[in-house]
Amino acid sequence: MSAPTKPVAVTMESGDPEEYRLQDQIGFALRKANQRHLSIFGVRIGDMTPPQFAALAKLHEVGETSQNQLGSLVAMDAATIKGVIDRLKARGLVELNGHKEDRRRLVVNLTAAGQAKIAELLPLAAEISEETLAPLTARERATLLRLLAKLS
Amino acid sequence: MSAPTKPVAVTMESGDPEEYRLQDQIGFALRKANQRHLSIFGVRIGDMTPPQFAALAKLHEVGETSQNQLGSLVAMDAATIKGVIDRLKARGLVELNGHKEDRRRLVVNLTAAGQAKIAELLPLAAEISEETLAPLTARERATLLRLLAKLS
DNA sequence: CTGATATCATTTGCATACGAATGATTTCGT
DNA sequence: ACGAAATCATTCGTATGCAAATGATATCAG
Repeated sequence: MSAPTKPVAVTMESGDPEEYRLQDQIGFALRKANQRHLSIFGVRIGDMTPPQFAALAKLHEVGETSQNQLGSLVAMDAATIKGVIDRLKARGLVELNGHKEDRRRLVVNLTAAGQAKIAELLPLAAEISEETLAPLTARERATLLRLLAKLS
Repeated sequence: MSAPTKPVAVTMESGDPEEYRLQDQIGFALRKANQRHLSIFGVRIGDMTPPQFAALAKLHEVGETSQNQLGSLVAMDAATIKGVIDRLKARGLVELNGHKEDRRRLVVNLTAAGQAKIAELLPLAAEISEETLAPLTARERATLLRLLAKLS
C-alpha cells in the first residue's frame, strides 16, 4: 500500500470554528443512552422506577443503614433519597426507625414485602441490563462499562 | 500459606444467584457519568442548563423549526421541550411565531440575544466536553462515543 | 463545660422528564 | 366532500435531581 488516501483535512486545522456538533458531545450521548435504558426499564418493570429499584437493591445488598448513607451508596443527595424512600415506605417495601444512639438518624430496613419484591425483581433487572447492552458485543460491553467507570 | 489462594468460586458456577451488583449495571453507570457531566456543566455555565443549551445549540445549527421538531432533534418529548423553550423565551433568547400555512405549529427562532449567547457559549461547551472526558485517553474517548452511539 | 462546627434530615424552589388526556388543525381514505 | 386518523401544542400528574436554607442533635476544640 502506498497511501490509499483516506479523507484528509485540507488544511492542517482540524478545528473548524463551526465544529461543535451536539450529537457528538459526551453529554448528549449520555442523555440519549440513559433514555434508552429508562425506556427498557419501564417496559420490563412497570411499577417501579430505576432510582427506587436502586435504593431497594442496595438496601438488600448492605442491609440496615441510615437514610443519607443509603443515598450516598446509590449516588443520590439527601433531598432526592428522601423522596425515594418516602415512596418505597408508602408502598410498604421499607420501614424507618429512629437510631437508638444517634437521634438525628433514621434507620432504613427492608420489610418482608420489600424482601419479596427485590427477590422478584433482581432477575428482571439483570434482563434489563442485558437488553440495554444488546446492541454491543460482549467485548464492547466490558469496554463500555470500564470506560464509564473510569469517567466517574 | 501453601497455594496463594486467591478467592475462588467453590463451585464451577460463576453464576452466583447473588451476582447482581448495582455498581456494575449499565443503568447505574450511565446515571453516575451523567451526574459528573452535569456537575462540570454547572461550574462552567452557571446560568443555563444542558437541555436549554442543547435546544439553543440545535436551533443555531438548523435554523428555524417548529417546537416539536426541535424537541425531536434534541431528544425531548413535547411536554419537556415546551418548558425549555418557555424559559428560553422568558429570557429573550428565542422567539415564537405562528406558522403561516399550518396553524397548529409554533415556529421557533433565535433572537439577536440568542445568537450572541450561543456564540459566547459554544467555546465553553467544547471545554465542558473536554473536561468531562479528561479521565480518558484520546483513543478511549473515541471508543466511548462510538459505543454510546451504537447503544442508542 | 461550652461555644463553634459538623452531621442528619427536612423543606422549598426550580428544572428536567415522561405518560396520558385534551383541543385545534390538518391530512388521508373513500 | 366528509368522517377517521394523524399531527401539533398544551396541560396535568408524578418522579427524579440539585441548591440552599433550616432545625435538631452530636462532636470537637479550648
